[in-house]
Amino acid sequence: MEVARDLIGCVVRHAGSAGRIVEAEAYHEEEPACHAFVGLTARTKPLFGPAGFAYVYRSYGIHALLNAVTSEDGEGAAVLIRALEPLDGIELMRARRGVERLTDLCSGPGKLTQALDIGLSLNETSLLADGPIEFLPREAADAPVPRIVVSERIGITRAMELPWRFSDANAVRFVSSPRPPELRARAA
DNA sequence: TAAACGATGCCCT
DNA sequence: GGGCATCGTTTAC
Repeated sequence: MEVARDLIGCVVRHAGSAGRIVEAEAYHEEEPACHAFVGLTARTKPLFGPAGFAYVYRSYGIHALLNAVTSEDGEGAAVLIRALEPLDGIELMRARRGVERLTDLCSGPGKLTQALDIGLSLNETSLLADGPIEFLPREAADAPVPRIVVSERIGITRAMELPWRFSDANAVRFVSSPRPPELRARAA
């Protein structure tokens, strides 16, 4: 989950569009909200490593969700990318999403995959420069140091008490709903 | 082989 | 702010 914190501020680039990560959640096999909790299956195989690859799966039969695998020593672990601040290829994102508002383009895990045209075919591909999806470290992306807010994860029914959701308090506009309690009521 | 269950987003109030 | 569509994966019979 240190990786989830470090991923805030990184830039994700794919298919002519890019965004800065403003929200991410950590998942680990020892905790029941994680897909890897059930063990090694055809679906969860990518979660068990190696790290640095994508785990893309279908949620609710409709959406593709993007994870960065962070597995070490064969354990199942990953970070769910939940929201981006749009940077490049914004018109491309608008066309793919069918919406205009900047804050509606990538403010959710299913939204950002649609905006960046990330589909299930990219499962198990590399997230380094040699793969189709490219993750740029915060320093390389010359992004400002984010003010990170820690809260409970959302959209799950088990292990909800773990504080493994990380959001950038300086980019609240682009964080998905419901926002962390600490960030409600403010609009910057 | 069948049925239940989501790491969601959209549309309506 | 709340209800609902939708289908692959998992688990049970």
